[in-house]
Amino acid sequence: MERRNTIQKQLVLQAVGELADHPTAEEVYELIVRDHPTISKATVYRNLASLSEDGLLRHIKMPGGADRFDHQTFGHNHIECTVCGRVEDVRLSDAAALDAQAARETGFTAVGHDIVFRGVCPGCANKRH
Amino acid sequence: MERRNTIQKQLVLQAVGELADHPTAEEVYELIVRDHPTISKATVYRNLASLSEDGLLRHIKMPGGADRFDHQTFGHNHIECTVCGRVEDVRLSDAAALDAQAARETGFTAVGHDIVFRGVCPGCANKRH
DNA sequence: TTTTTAATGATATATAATATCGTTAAAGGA
DNA sequence: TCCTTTAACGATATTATATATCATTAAAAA
Repeated sequence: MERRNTIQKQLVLQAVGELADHPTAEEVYELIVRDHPTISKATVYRNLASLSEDGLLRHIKMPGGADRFDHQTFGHNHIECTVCGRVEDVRLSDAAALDAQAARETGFTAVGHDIVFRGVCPGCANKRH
Repeated sequence: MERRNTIQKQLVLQAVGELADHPTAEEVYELIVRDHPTISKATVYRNLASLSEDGLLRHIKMPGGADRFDHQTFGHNHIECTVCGRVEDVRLSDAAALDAQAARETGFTAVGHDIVFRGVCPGCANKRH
């Protein structure tokens, strides 16, 4: 099962890097289609999935919304503004310890987690006085 | 905006309590429709939402799957088996401290979080030898 | 009992993502 | 360089989950 390095795959990887701010599949498609009007949305979804599998992107599963993709693949979490919807990085000191605790508590093995914080970003907090 | 106590709402609340194990909206509907074949799926969704708003149920947003509902509303988290799909409770000692840390890190206010652990439950781990 | 209107059932629509399928082009060998 | 193989493509259909619309029904209060 070889893996081919298509120009579409390169475009998807580059687009996530350019957008940087945790774009959705839709946003990645919108950027690419400007210069490459023949690209298919299915191709964007497929490449986001395969690049994430291969560890070149990180797939962020957003509860209650479209999934997002991160060009930075390691060791951080995310916080979403409930007002404007923007997603920022959060660096937690002991996020990994949570998995160990959950494993101990439940007897589950191979434990990981998806965590997304929600709150109001400083910009939106100010706009409300 | 009064809130009416309909029999459908009672049925939904009771069904989540009976199922106990974090049912999806679909599963709640399936249980109720056996004895009340005229209930609408939209009504189940609406009541799950309104009961969650009112604090009588907890709405668990599952990343990458149908949302689930919990009759137990306070202070615990959840872990999903990646093999069989069942969802169990996890009790973490310091889950609230995470929010404070995220708030300090980012400057966001009113911070909460959605966290779902994933792993392999003891039953499924055994089946694989 | 009558009035008010929140909630209902039926259905249409929205959103996100995956599946299907005939065609195209990437990669390796001749 | 030119074949051959088949992963990946573009177009589109389908699935899954959830919400919106709207005429009708039934809770709650007068």
